[in-house]
Amino acid sequence: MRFALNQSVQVKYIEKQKVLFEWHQHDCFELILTIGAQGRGFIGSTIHAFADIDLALIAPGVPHTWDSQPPYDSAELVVVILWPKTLLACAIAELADLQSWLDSIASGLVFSRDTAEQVREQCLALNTASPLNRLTLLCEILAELRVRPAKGIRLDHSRNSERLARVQTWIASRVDTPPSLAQCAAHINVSTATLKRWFAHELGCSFSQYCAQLRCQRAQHLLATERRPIGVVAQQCGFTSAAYFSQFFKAHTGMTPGAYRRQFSWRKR
DNA sequence: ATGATACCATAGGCTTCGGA
DNA sequence: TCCGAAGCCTATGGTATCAT
Repeated sequence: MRFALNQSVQVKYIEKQKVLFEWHQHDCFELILTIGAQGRGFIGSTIHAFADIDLALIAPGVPHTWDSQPPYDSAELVVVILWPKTLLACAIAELADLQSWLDSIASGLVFSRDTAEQVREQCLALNTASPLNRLTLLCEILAELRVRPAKGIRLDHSRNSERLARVQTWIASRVDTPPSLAQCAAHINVSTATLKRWFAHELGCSFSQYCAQLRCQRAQHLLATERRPIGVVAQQCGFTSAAYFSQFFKAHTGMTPGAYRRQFSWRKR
């Protein structure tokens, strides 16, 4: 998912949609408010849990995705606010201060529930605001967030995390031809043992579990949104055998690909 | 603390076949 | 076209040890 941005604030207002696990990144800042969902947010190599309301600010170029958990796998509302990374870089001191604060964010910030509630109405108002008012509202929101650093969670941006994030992005871009652990390790110049340790310590799962989750989420997305035969979906998710894909899918979701497609067929309309 | 190497048991990936 | 079962093979996870 990529957004072409000119020098303006872009707002996406998404109501009652299933949260899809899809790694992506933007060449701009993103503030995302999620209401009425429960699950985990993945920003770079950091994972945070959320329930009911979640507010996160993501720096440009940082891969991220969200993963909801049943029965809250559809968010009531998601407000995505995107703006160019140098939008506030100007001679006006107040804006320049905000820009330098944004520039200091290495990876991202996850805000507390209180902070999210505090700026909730302003975020909602962005949807109907005029372009000029959007800019004003965004500045007000950022000014509020900036004075709440203690409530935010500073995300780790160590050398290891940066390399792990690179691998995550790489794997996500090759779901149809999944790289092996050894290939991933070679991609970032570490040993397989080290990469295994990073996955266990920083993501809380093994390499194969992570890849399996990614493939399963991609399969769910394709089954719910496209009409291609299951064998084709299997190929797009890196399975050479449709029979094995069916077995794998049922083991991870509790239902066969066909049953899943029938249940979520409304998404194709 | 971080990273590399080596070893072994096994879970996962795949193929084949048959049935609905 | 889709799904399930059985069996085989290999990559992976877990662990210990050592080096930097």
